Amino acid sequence: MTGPFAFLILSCDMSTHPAARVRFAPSPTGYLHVGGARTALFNWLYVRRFGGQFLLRVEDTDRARSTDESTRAIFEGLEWLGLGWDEPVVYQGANLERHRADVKTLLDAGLAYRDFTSQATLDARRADAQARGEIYKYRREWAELPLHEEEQRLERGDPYVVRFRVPDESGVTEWDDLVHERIAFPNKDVDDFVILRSDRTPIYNLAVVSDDIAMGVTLVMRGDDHISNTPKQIMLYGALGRPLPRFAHLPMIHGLDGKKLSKRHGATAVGDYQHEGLLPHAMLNFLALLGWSPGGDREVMSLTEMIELFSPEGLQRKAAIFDPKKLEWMNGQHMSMMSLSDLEPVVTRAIVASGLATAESLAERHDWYLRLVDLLRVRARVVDDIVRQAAPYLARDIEYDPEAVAKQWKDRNANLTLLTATRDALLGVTSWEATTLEAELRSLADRHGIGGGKLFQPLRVALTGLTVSPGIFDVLVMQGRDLALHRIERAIDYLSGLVDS
RNA sequence: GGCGCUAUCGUCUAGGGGACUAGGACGGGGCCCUCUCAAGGCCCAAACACGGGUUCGAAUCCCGUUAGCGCUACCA
Repeated sequence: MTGPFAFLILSCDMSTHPAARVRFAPSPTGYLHVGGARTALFNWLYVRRFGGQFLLRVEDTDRARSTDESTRAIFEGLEWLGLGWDEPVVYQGANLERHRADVKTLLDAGLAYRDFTSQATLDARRADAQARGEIYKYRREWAELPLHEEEQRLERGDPYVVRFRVPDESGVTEWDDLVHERIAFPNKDVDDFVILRSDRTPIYNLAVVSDDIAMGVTLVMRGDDHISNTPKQIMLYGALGRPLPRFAHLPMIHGLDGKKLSKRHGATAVGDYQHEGLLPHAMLNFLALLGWSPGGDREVMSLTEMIELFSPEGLQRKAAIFDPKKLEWMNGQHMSMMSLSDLEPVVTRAIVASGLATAESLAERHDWYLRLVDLLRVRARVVDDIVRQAAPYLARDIEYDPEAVAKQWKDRNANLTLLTATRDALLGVTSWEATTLEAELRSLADRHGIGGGKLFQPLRVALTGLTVSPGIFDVLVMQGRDLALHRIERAIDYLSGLVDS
């Protein structure tokens, strides 16, 4: 369809966007940061929602700071989150020859030039300008270096950098950002920036443009700390005669103090959260809400829902503060929302890692184990909470929490009497079910003229060693007759020992 | 300093000229439920940065101020 009607339809449907080739381009100088993960997520969501390819490029041109370990951490983080990339990873460092070729093209066309100014001279000029309260902007003055002298220096092998010549000094470089509206930079404010170092390796802006062109990237979605790089990159596209991609600049993530998120804010690596027992989908859900909203009151979403709802219109312009409390809450939501069969492997891995039980022993009592996980997940915010709570049901013996003992076993003789009576009552129970057990224990409390709590709390300590647990009858059922009676027996021994001494 | 970006409860946000007495969520406080802890339910406190315009009418549009953040490298 063509003509005015097609235009009308397109302009009315704000939720439709063209398919795009996007990329996530981290530099391997550390772990995968939550900010990076969120950038990756938005790129990934865009492609899942509107089509295209999500590419991964490792920006390792800064050889001094890049490490293989960091590259691995980035892969692991993305894989854990489930943000898979659609084509083989591109390593920027491997594209050195193309970068140099692009620089040469620019040089040959007179759109870039060699600059023999030493670092020391540059520093001095900057300091000078600063002292006068001015700003130093590098511009080649053609009179500064005659052509024959440049040739001489080249022959001599003098070190030089290649700078891009900012065109059209009186012009403006601007673009329509998907997140912001129009952003414009006067060209006069842009430095003649370096594109090739004196060691003949490319600088970020050149490498990015060269690679984005080679990879066919049509939408660049990245942090808004790159806004001031964008005019430079747009100029480079122009000089190379290539069509511009679209740009979307995402807001930063800050710590609780409003400053850029860093290590002193606590855990900022995706891996930290993985090891704390966070669920990847909860992490994704939380991150998505940091700088994006589907509109209305929607908050807790499955991955599928996030994909369906995603649209650049909901992207926020303002930096968001990372609130670990809400992340935990979100994780709790996902933990109770997800199916038991999806949660089970995650919990099992953590339990096995903790040494509490083996995978085989859990598999043997699969149904029982699922019921246990279901019972414990209600009061857990992270997977590790479940592991901690699971100990009284998996281990043969437990330790008594001193606080629990002090609080609930204060009156040793009374508790000894009570626990002995409880044991005897339970010994007579024929059907080990919650309702039967409840009836039995409540009538026991009645006979002693006390409320249920007075009986259940000391019993809870005997069974779990703790003051907190699921409902006492659930605990009895989950532990089973043998283990429960064993625990009570142990408690009686323990209390008797105290009385004797 | 220059350039750029941003501005709604403490935090994440809804809202896009009248539906606003500004909604939801986290966190906080209270109550209910209750054998403990959670979960759940109900309730409370809590915001349109400021000043000018435009308009019959502004949280919403424009300008300015202020504040915060980012960039200002032969880092990415």
